[in-house]
Amino acid sequence: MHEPPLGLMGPSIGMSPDKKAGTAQEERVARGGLALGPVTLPEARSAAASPCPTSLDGVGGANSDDEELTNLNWLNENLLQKFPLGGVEASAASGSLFDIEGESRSPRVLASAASSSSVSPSSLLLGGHDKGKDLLKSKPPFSFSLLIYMAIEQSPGKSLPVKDIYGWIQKHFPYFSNAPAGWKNSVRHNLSLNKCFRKVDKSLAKPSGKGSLWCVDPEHRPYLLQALKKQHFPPVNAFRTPPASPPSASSPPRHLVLREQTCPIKDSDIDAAAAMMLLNSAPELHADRYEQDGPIDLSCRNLVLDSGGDPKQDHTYSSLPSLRRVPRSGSAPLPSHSPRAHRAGSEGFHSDEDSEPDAGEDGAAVTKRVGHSCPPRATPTLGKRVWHEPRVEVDEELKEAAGSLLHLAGLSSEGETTCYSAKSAKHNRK
DNA sequence: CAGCCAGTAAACAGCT
DNA sequence: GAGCTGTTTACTGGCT
Repeated sequence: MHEPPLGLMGPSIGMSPDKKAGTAQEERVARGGLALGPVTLPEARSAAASPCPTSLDGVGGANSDDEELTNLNWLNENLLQKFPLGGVEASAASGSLFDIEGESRSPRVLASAASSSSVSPSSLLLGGHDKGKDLLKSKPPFSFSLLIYMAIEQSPGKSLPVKDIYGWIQKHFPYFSNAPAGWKNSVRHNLSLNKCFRKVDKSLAKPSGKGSLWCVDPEHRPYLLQALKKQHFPPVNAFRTPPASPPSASSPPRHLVLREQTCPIKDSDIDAAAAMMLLNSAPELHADRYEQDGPIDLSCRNLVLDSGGDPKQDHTYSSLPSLRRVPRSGSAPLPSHSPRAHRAGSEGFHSDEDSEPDAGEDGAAVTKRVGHSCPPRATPTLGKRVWHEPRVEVDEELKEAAGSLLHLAGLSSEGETTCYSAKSAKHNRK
């Protein structure tokens, strides 16, 4: 029996099966292999070839090789740099991946800018400059898990104490600066509950002071990455006409609003491309982003959703409801210790199932499996139920995403654009 | 309607 | 003792 993957969060009914106080970490040790207990510093335990794992490493998971890097580098070199995409490039220059304060440019807009020289970036701003200020108060469309992941991954040592995680989030998502303190509780809650995050062995991390360092479990990094990659990034236009008030039961679901946006470019293109932009630029262009000042530039993919409310009044600190749906439609809900998630996880992401033919499997089924992001805690060394890292799949997705970017940029990229096709569309269309 | 998921609040214990 | 950190439980709301 393997330990099934667990959902990212969610209520944990009953004692956490994996993180019982005082035993969870030890249990992790017992898993052996990739399963690390009170983990050592990532640098210490990472493969020698990758002393400082990056997000890109995560694409391939613990077994990542240079292929993904190559792909991403290729993307960066051949597309992003050839086609200055405004936000991306500007952000790179300023050391900011996102810039909430800046004008939001969605990938779609960026693509338009890239493919149309007659369109100046400044004309592509989202709703003018006033919007930009409003965006300061907007909720980032990331789950706390992804925020934490980004914070940790963008830290020099790939590990951060909670306090610095707070700081990073606040720094890059000013929304949280004005938000009630409850979001910190959520962060801690996530750190504790989410298997993707682990405490670094205190002896190696922080001999003195409060708290521990937290790092991303390399075993789960691919899934966090996948969640990030598959995060549904709404088209820019969707936020030009947001409901005046926060989403409510009476207002149409956000995702329905988004779908109404007419654009020849599929949202799936946007999602993949935006994710690629993020993933590609994050670790390499901004290796020390945590040190950077200023908010994250959400521009490259319009990450900021206008909550239309004051954070202090709006206690839903994070993802909008519509984006919550993302995991089910392809993004990776991350493991948690919720028994319910436990059950759900047991349904999903079994490598065996991945390999077994499933005649009735549709896209939803596929994405559902992928969505259950975290692998079972099967230890490869034990070989009982080997978790096949989704490396190949991710690799293909990356290629597709690259093709999508080319597609967005108006390039004809036979192989890639051909590769991008029903699969990614199916993948993203739920 | 049930189930799942993410977010939030709160209680509690341990540590500095 | 205060404050922070980490864990756990419970609940809510949105979505499928």
